[in-house]
Amino acid sequence: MRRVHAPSIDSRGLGRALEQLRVVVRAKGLKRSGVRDAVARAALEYEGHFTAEELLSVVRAKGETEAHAATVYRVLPLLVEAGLIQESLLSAGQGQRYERAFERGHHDHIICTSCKKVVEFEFEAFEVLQRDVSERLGFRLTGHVHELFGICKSCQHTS
Amino acid sequence: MRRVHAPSIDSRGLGRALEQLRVVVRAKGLKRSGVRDAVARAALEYEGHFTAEELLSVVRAKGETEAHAATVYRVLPLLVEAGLIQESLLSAGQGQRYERAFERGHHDHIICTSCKKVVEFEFEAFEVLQRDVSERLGFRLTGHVHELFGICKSCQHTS
DNA sequence: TTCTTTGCAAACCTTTTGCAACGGA
DNA sequence: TCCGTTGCAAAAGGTTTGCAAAGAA
Repeated sequence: MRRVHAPSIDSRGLGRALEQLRVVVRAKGLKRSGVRDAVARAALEYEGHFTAEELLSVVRAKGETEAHAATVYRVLPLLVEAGLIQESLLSAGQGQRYERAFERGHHDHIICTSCKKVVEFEFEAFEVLQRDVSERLGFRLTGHVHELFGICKSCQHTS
Repeated sequence: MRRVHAPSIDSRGLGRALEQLRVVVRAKGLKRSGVRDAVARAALEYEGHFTAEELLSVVRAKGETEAHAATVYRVLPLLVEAGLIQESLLSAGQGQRYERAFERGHHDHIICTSCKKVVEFEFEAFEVLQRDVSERLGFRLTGHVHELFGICKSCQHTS
């Protein structure tokens, strides 16, 4: 088991990610767009987990573009398809959340239900068991949601 | 690892469940209500996973009461608190789903993304590892969401 | 009588969609 | 030019809330 942290993406990585997006866009017969790239950049640079609304705020705050909510909602699925981001924190309620997936390893989450802190970890044993279970039940495994809930150390001491 | 099935609740179990609800209701200084009991009964007898909307249909179909959607939405959290049902299938999208929890063991789910079939299983190894992870990260574990996605055997052969 | 519960309608919140104007290739 | 993208407003879908009437204790 290894605790992991989302490293900030550097401009090199940003370039690679946008290139990857461009490839997908081209492959789908779509056209490039400045607004979409701005949304993609904001998503890639976002530290942590974000909703469409939160992403919209930072896009606007950066002031490069005047993206609208509908556009963000239209762009997000494409960014997922291109592998730049992934859906995350399914259980957080009110609003689908995303996090960067580009050049990040797979990980699960444990969330403090008191202070909402999220800690990410990698644990190969889970993946092994998941494959094992799936096979035994006759499924070809394609994905999973795995989130733990608890009370973090500082909240235990506070209460 | 053991595949498990939700057994139908019998009238004995139903009685115990409603009694448990009554205790919680009393403890919270609330009053008993026929509509709430009807919703609880329908939830307990529901085979499988249901949304508020689906539960409402069967309550109406049984014709005992003319429950309204708002009432169902108001009753569901209480049934969760009383341990009669639990939230489930977080990832199913459009509409929170629930399943009976009363007198059922803990289990996880694997869902066929093609035909939507849900298989339930118990695997103590997951629980052990989850406690292990939590402890090492300084959390007191209180719950988890664990859903696997894949393609079931018959969908593999069909496609 | 005193609260809780319910029906009902309206409000809410997130997400989707239709359409005309805009913008790449 | 051709077609994808965007802004905008309206709609949609699930859930919540305010309020008066009905129902327990």
